[in-house]
Order: sequence, then C-alpha cells, then structure tokens
Amino acid sequence: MPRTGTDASGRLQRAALELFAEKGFKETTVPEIAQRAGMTTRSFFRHYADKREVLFVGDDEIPARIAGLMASRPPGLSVSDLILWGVQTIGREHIEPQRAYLIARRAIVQTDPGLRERDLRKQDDLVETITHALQAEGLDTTTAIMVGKITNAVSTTAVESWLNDQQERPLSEHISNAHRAFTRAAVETEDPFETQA
Amino acid sequence: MPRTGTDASGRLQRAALELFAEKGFKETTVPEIAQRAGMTTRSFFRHYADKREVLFVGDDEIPARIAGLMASRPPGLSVSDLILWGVQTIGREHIEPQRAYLIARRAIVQTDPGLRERDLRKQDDLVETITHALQAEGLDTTTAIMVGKITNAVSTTAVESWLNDQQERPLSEHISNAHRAFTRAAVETEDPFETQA
DNA sequence: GTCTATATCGCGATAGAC
DNA sequence: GTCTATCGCGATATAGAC
Repeated sequence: MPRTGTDASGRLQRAALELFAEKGFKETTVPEIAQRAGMTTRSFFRHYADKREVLFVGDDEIPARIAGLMASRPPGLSVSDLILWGVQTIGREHIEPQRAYLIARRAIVQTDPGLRERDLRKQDDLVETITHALQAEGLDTTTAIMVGKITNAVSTTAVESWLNDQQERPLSEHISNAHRAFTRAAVETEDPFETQA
Repeated sequence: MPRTGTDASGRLQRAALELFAEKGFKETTVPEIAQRAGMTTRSFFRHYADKREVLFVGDDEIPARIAGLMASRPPGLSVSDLILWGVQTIGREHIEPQRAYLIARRAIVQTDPGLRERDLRKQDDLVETITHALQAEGLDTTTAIMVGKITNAVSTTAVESWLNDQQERPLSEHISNAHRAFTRAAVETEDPFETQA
C-alpha cells in the first residue's frame, strides 16, 4: 500500500474538488491536485484518464443498476409509466442523497465548456445503457432509442429544477413535473401560444 | 491575401477530413493538417478553436435559423405538431442536402470519445437555442426545456436511422417515424413487453 | 510566427501488501 | 516471492501567450 495512506482515488477527488472551487478548474493544474493528495502527477493519471474525469466519479454505479432495474420492474407498466418509475427509482437511490455534492459539482461544470462536454457524454452513456436494456427485452430499435432519450430528458430536466429549487421540495416532485411536461408535449392539442398577450 | 489561395477554412476542413479518414483522428496532428492545407499550425488555430472543431462547421447556421422559424411557423400548431414541423423544416433545409458529408463525419466521430463529446455539446447548444426561443414566446421554463430536448431527441433519432438506411428513404420519412415513436411513448397504455416470448 | 505551459502517456525501477 | 500501486523521467502535441 502507498505510504501516503489509502483511498488514493478518493483523496485525489477531494483535492481536485477543493482546488477547483478555490481557484477554478482551468487554473488548477494536475500536479497541484496530485501534490495536495500526496502523490505524483503520474499517479493521478493512473486513477483518472484525464483532468476532467475526476469530477465524474460515482456515476458508474448507475449503469450497473439500470440492467437490474428492468428485471425488478412492476409488471404491466406502459412505456410512459416505465420511464416515470425508472427515473423515480434511480432518483431515490442515487441522486437524492447527493444534493450537496451535485450542487458543488454543477457550479464547477458550468464554468468550463470541456466539463460540460464530459457531463453530456456521461448522460449519453446512460442513454445508450437504457436503450440496450430495452432492446434486450425485445423493444424495436427506434422505440428503444427514443425511450432512452426521453428518460434522460425527464431525468435531467427534473434534476436541474430540483437543484435550483429554493424550497427544496423532494426530487420525486420535480420528476413528476418533468414527466407531466413530457406527456403534455405529446398529447396537448391546443396552440400553447394562442392565449398569450 | 494568402499566397496559397483563398478559402483557408475550407482547405483546412478538407485536409483534416482526408487525414482523419486516412490515418485516424488521434493519429493526425494539427501541423500535418496545416501543412496539407498549405499553411502554418498557428493559422489552423486562427480558424478553428481546437482540433475537434474543424469537423463541426456549418452547424452554426442552424441556431440562427431557429429564431426565424418561430416567427414563420404555421398558426395554431400544438406543441407536438410544432416539434414535427420544426424538425422537418430544418431537416429539409440543412440536413438532407448533406448526407454524404454527415456519413463521412459520423464515421470519424464514432472513433473518438472526444469528438463524440463535442458532437453532443453542439446538440445541446441547439437545445438551448430552441428552449430560449420558446421561452421568448411565453412558454414556461419546464415545458420549454422539455420541448427543446424532445425536439433534439426526435431529430437525432431520425437522422441516425436515415444515415443508416440502406434504402435511402427520404429524411422526412425517418422524422415522421421518430416523431411517432415519441408520441407512442407518451400515450400507449399497453405493456410493450407483455406479448414477448 | 516563435515560444511555452501543461496535459497526457510510455517505460523501467521500486516498495510495501499478501 | 509475486503483485500491484507508485515513482521518476522523458517525450509529444495541443493550445495559448507574446
């Protein structure tokens, strides 16, 4: 074991988070992060593929969870209800407990275009995971892709409004709202602008 | 005037596209691209912010077009019909004429995670443009965001299946299919898996 | 256009852990 | 004694400063 103690990845992550918050993502160098975590630059890259990756840990559990979700879903759900149930489940288990961290991370991500790109790719990786899970259950390709993307749309819209919510209403409420917005977008037949001033 | 001829950006873009196809994105260096286009490395970065950006030109017209779209839309459209009409219009004007280029680009983008990230950010920039346009017309935030994301989902799903279509059916057909998949995901009440073996 | 910071990665040597 | 994590050195390319 390293003489600097254990949990090298965790120490790197905390050091990075601190430094990014203190002096900004771009202004923080990898050697600085490594030094604060008590190791060398080279070791940083053994734990994280690049400087951005250190901000996106823990998201790896979700893909694994999604496969299992399909197996444990309530029987008889429609596609729309499956989306709602899936997002609520992941939200409860993996997102709701992380509010503080997600707020801190989002503040940093928003300051750097490269971080936004990485964030979007992580989301899209999830979309692909969902799509493949649905295809494995026999859904046709186009439907599976569309449901994957819609699930992500509902999820990200809900999380965004949840993180912004001053009143700190539960995530589940924001998910219901986002899901309702999706449903309405599909079924509402009125011109949404006609009653405008 | 550059002694190497005009259209420096275009020559860089073509040189890059060739080299990426010949030897791969990662294996191609910026100096190589610049040299093939008959200029210096420094000049490359004057035209493109980074090496990836050279693959995403021409997409800049679409955001500008979107603002105008809202003004010229047929009256009385529901949200769902507005999405369909918008994607069909952009598809006809900006996507359909580019099939060959988009196929070539996609082949390269798929080989590199960094390019995929850039691609996703460009898509998300469009989502934000759409969202802002809808908000400017008076739509509430959550609906505007959701419609922006759904529009992107319909568009990307359609383009993807269009680029893969061996029979080369028109893009409009794929857009209709994707839009129908979206609608069904919202309204279908049956368990989509219950008839499976 | 030249010069430079620094992200990123390959390689060989090393040092505790088991 | 392996085995894995770390170290330390060096090389290259992107990207930006002057």
